[in-house]
Amino acid sequence: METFLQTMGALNDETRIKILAFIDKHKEVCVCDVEQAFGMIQSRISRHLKILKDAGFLKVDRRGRWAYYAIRTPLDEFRQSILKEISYLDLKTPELQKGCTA
Amino acid sequence: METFLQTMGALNDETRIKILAFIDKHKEVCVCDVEQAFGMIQSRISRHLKILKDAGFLKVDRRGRWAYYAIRTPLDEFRQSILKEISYLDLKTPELQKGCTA
DNA sequence: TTAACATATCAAGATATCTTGATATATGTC
DNA sequence: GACATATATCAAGATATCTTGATATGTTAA
Repeated sequence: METFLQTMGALNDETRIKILAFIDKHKEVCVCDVEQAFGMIQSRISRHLKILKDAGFLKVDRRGRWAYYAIRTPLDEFRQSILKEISYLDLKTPELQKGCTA
Repeated sequence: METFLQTMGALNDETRIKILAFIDKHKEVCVCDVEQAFGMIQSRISRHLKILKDAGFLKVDRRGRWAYYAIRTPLDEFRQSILKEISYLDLKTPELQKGCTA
């Protein structure tokens, strides 16, 4: 129950759903990519990414000073079905601009 | 997006998940059945049932002074997969006692 | 029509979540 | 080492949701 509730809680926010769709589309992005694309401040993005990670949707890979987020693999069937449902929403996700110093 | 968010919002509550599992198991129950089984006051149960109905999980059938709630049919694939996931949680649902005057 | 029951809705306080701005940590560069 | 960049975390106010108790609506029975 705890896990299920956490999963639902993670999805109960418009920004997080858009971030999920964005990462699903671009495969791997760092925090500042999301920050730039969505025009939101860093702490806000960082928090949402953490919630999505803790809910089992994302994994992080820290390389250098960057933290790269991607869809967790393997992803269980239920979360896959949720991502599929989100893809059906056909959201207009913002452009990826690689805004970090890189 | 609006609909998806509403669906997630409906599932982001422990009581509602248990009520969903309860109705899924007993097929059709009236408000006072849920009230008695869960030991919660009427207004609280009524509110949760409305949220689950508005989110597309339940249907109501008013007969006499009772309102009978059941899983909506037909239920789309996504909501079906959610019900399946909830069934996997193997929740201990309370007994149905037919507490109303009936 | 009066009374009792079943349900829905509303207002208000309690609780949780979200956003922002400030600060902490960690890495890389000069 | 000193500084800049990338990210994480925290505190506080803003916002949303949940719970309760009171009240409204609708149905049945006396």
